Amino acid sequence: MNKKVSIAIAEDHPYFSKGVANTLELSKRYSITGFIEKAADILSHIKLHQPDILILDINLSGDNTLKLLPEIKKQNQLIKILILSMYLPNEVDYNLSAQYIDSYVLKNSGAEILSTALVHIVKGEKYTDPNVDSIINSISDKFVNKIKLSSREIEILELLKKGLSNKTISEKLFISELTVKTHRKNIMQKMEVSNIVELLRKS
Amino acid sequence: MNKKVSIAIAEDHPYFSKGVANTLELSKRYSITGFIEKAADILSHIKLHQPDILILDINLSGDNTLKLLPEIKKQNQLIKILILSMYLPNEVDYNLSAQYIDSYVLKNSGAEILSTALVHIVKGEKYTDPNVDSIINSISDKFVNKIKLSSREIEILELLKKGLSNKTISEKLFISELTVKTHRKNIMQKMEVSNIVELLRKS
DNA sequence: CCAACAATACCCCAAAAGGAGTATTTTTTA
DNA sequence: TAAAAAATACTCCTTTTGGGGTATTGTTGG
Repeated sequence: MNKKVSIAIAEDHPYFSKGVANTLELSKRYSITGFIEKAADILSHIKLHQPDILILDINLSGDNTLKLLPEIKKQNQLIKILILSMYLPNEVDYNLSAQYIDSYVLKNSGAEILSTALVHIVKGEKYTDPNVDSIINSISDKFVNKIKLSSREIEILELLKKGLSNKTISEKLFISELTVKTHRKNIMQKMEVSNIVELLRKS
Repeated sequence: MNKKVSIAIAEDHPYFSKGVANTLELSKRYSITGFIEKAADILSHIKLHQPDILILDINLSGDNTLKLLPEIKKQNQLIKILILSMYLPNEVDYNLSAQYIDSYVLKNSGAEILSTALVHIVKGEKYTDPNVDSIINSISDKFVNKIKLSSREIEILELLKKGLSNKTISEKLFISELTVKTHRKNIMQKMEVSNIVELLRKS
């Protein structure tokens, strides 16, 4: 008899994690190692319980959990990550995270998709919610593996998102304002936008 | 014996509406007139079933349902509106909607808060999720009834959010670019921001 | 080792945004 | 109907963005 597949659920909406747990328990294949409600608790939970799969909400009480992915994978290289999100991923985040993610499922896609995703993951396959896939492909073919921002560019993008000017950013990073301008220009070119508002809307 | 209080649930996340319905059915005081999954169906449902209370998610498959509030209230002046949202309201939306809303509850506050909110609403009282209240008050005292944008300003704000320039907006509205500039300036003053990015972050 | 990429920094110029006023007309509302 | 609010439009001036280049210095992967 096969061992059950153990799953940790990081999700801070009570109704929701309950719903997910329900879905999982209908099948006898899965066991739940626990519910994680704070981003800060993810790493310790994984260290302690060594789940096979982590079901991860992108926003745990305000924190962007995608940033933790490298650390999580470093902690346990075999763990499978299933992102369960309310929304379509944005281009930058998706590109940065794609290498760490085994599945991306929308919350409003319902239990069937989630079950399907888990079946695929257990087989070692990647699986993307068909709703995500179709929308992403219809919106733009540069999505997934086309936009590649350098780490410096990402850093500057983050500061731009905070509303800082080139000058302020240059002072923060101890580089020339003109350099920031160059980075900004390159970012906007890569993202195919022509002003800061469109940039924000895409990321 | 009192008649049951009828409630319509407009919410497009299956797990969630199920959870809410569960909570409601635990108490015998409530009956559910139905589940609404698309913004377009709200008005017809209300017309047909005349619920006492409408539990409303702000984002129904991408549409901002707050915009429907005036029409909903016009349809049925006595209907009570309970907003059930994933997030804290933003300043502009909250101010514009406050007059129509009887309760604002966060999804991750759980079933108890929702029940409490309903009890208050039935009594004819307004009720705001304590989590919303405390955060709003701690963040800024200009929240709630202080920022008042005129309808023209709101119109322009919406266009700014799309990334349009003053010139493009002026062409769209058949007014002078300089007028748009004035509106933009006034909006930014009222919102207490000094650039477009901050403006987007606040609305 | 060397080609590719990344990070740095500058040139030019035009367009747009931001900040301070003032002023006229229209609409709303007390 | 008189006062207040909203919408319109302008001046002047400074700062910031956006778009086209080029160029030098590192760093890094094949």
